[in-house]
Amino acid sequence: MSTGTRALELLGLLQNRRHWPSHELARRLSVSQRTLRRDIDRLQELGYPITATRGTGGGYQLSPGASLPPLVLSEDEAAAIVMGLQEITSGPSLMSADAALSAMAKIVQVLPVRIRRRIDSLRAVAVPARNPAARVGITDVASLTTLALACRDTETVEFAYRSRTGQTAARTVHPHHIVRVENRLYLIAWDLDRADWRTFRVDRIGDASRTGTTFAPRPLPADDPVEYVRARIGAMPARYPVRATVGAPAERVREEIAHYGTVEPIDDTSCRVEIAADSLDWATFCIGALDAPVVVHGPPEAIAYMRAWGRRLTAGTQEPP
Amino acid sequence: MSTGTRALELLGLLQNRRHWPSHELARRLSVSQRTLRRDIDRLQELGYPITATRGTGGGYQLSPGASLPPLVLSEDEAAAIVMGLQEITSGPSLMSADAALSAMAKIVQVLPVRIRRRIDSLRAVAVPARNPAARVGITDVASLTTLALACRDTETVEFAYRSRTGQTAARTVHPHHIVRVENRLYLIAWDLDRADWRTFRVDRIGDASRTGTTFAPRPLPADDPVEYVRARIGAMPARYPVRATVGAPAERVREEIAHYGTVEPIDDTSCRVEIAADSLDWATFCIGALDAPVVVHGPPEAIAYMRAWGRRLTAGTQEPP
DNA sequence: GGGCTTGTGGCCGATATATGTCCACAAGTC
DNA sequence: GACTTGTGGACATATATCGGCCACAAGCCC
Repeated sequence: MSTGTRALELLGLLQNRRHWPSHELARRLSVSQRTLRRDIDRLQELGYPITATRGTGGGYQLSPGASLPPLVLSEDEAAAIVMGLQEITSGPSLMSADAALSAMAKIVQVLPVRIRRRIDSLRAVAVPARNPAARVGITDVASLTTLALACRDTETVEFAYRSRTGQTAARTVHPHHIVRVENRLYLIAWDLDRADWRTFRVDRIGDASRTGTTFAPRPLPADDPVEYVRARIGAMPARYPVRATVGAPAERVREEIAHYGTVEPIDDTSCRVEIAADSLDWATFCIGALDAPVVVHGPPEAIAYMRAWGRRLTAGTQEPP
Repeated sequence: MSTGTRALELLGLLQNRRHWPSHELARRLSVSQRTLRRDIDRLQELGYPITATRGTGGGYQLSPGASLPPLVLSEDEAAAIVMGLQEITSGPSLMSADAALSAMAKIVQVLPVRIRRRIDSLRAVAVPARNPAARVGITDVASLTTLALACRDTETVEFAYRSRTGQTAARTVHPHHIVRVENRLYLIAWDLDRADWRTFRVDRIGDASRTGTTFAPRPLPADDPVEYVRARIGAMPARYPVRATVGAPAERVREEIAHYGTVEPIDDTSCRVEIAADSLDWATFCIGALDAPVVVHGPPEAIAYMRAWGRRLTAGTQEPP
């Protein structure tokens, strides 16, 4: 074993347990304690914050430092990380999607097929997302990471895109950026067939595959990718733009609704809210959980849906005789 | 720069971009191309799947391999990973909590304070979890990882525990295991003051801190930690054990309820459900979203709460004049 | 095929590094 | 004070590293 691998091995050991006596480490690495000391010295010179304690029960330990060392992960841990990042990109997280995507790209790129398959199978049997927020924007990891890698490497990709009308068509694009807008991921790309910029909802993309050919990145016709996507999708109406008047102070309502909709005060005790929802269940939950008198103005299907909820709940909650 | 750091640096570069021409890598590492070749050789001997392409547009690239190499992450990426893992441990994920926790422990252990603070602040301004599923089992990352690290290192910990009645008391324990049961994390530990085994809900633990003293692990009085926790908490009743009769086939209802409750068929068109909920909003959502006639039997506060929802929704959804 | 680019790998010699052993010492615990 | 455990200097020896040089192989473009 060379010195380089030994350093990595040592790092892995130090990451797996907090406390290591010197003789134990030396034994595991099959070197003398003197050499181990020198290895530790080297790591410390590289900035790794390894502290040592002397005396009975002494030993070495890795503590938080100034920079982030390379992580030596087990397969299970890697799988867990990918699952977690997937959750972040498709959930209502405040974390930047950029960081999550680049981390996922790094991991997936070197992930053995075996583990990748395990992740896929975990997703396949995943619970059907009872919770309406998480139901938004579910994507398969494979396509998502393919797109992320292709963006990073300026590589042409092909995929199948399900349009709003439900038709599926093959697309070949130069991917430019993936951004999250309103809890949903969008791919900004130059569509080769249409010879123009397009935005694609990532959760409607399937079977993404890299072609292997790279391209020279083209400047985006906007300064901020997020603003670009917003402008593009702003034209399209939300599926259920629920409008309602709530008999509660705007401040309190805004706290509850958070960033799922807009709140405008009418007076001190009432306000107008608008929630752009894709699921009527979700919209109903938002309205119902407000715990304040409310009047829903539209759209009609949302009114009908909520009325049905109301009827069911009222009918089902008579006091037992 | 020594050869060891250069190997790490090279690894980082290869993880950050797919394609690297040899001269570019050599320039970045400030070595000759000949030396770079030898470095690549070394990495390949260590099992890294670096492939090279010759000819115009050739270069080196890192591809998926048989084992997982150490990951060189940026600070943003590390923060994203921790957030994602946090999501996994406290959400309705199928991923094993064990792997997520050990990964989190590894990362957090070496995480510079600066990044740790950023994660904390992100959590602080996080949306107040409008979605009821995610609201279950929220924990602060600091306490959770402290416990995970203490379990790993068999180190005594102290923390403040809020009991079911709302009182907070200081505890000193020998942590043994963290398990997830029904979307909630539990710490199994030997309570030093009570001199007996106890299970603690991790989301009720605050201000966890390691004492620095280690202990000899004690065998758990059960074979399977998960079963042990189940047996312990099985005795305690849920906060709101909502019972209801639903006018829909048991199969369909079970699909909707998933694993949030139990479903027992009565006949082909109706069934009895029981949902153990801690939040009345969540219980109401489960019942309301069923889209079937329902009769709620109890508990009384749940009935009252749902009736209020029903009234609000009915009153607020009259057709506009 | 010819010219071009780019990676491969062998060889050499000067230099730097790694390693083990021995030892005196420092800083903790009991 | 005895014991444990990490620290670091010295030294001799074996081995690795590095750059430069060169012939070659494999891909691309004309």
